[in-house]
Amino acid sequence: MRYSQQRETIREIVYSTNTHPTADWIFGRAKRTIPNISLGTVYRNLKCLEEMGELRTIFDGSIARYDWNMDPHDHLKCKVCGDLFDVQLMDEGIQSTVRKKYKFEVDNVEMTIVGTCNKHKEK
Amino acid sequence: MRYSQQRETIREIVYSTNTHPTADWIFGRAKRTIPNISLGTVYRNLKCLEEMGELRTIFDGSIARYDWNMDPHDHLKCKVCGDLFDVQLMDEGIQSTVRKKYKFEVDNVEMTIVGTCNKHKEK
DNA sequence: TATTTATATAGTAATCATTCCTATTACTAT
DNA sequence: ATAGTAATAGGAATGATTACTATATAAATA
Repeated sequence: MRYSQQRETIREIVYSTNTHPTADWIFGRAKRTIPNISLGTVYRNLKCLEEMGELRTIFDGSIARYDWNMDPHDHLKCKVCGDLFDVQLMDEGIQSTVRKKYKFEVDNVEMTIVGTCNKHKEK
Repeated sequence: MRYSQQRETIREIVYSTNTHPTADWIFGRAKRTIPNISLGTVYRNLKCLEEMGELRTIFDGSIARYDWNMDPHDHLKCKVCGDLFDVQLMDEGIQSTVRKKYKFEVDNVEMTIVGTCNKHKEK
């Protein structure tokens, strides 16, 4: 894979935030540095970066978000503000339970917990 | 909400399978009974049925699938054949852990476990 | 350094799932 | 049966993502 300023810029943008940005948000940021970058370039490079193990795709409903945190972790999704927060809940038991009970080889567990974050406490 | 044959047909189709069908699959099936049903009607009624508590939407990557099983349960997704299987893993501990540790009110936990189902055992 | 070769890009068109719009149809209460 | 209203069919619009293609550029070579 050949170096490109575009890919490096996209990687830096994803790594600079913990907001799990969408392709469109990344596109908007990238234009500040490379004004004529195209959205197709953003998508293509996000896919490359995923294959390189530099980031992973998470789905928030039907739209893709990109996460630089490659450690096993889950997400809290606030139904009020829509924010996604990283959490470490990894229950090692799940993997072996699933293997034994359902004869299913686990690659990875994707868990999103939907609710209300502490910014929206009722008085 | 007024009765309609379309909504009833759609409900029966979702309830007749455990394949977690997509809107398009449901549309194809519904056409057998109501040849001139439209895709918009399928989507609108799936949303109605969800609001009525008759089914729920789950996301498989970026596409919506519909599930008549309203009991709390999770899904195993086979990366080989793409099938989604229902599983009961519900760990009651997650809810209280998340509430205490992250001050987050949990509404529901969406977990998909990706791996390989037992139809694809290597010899 | 200049030349070559191949890969990445910009820009645009195409695709796909889903939602929106509107004139028409059909339940249901009177 | 009729009026009133909610649901429908059909098609257009939207939004995210992917595909296409001529041009630009990284990097290997002379």
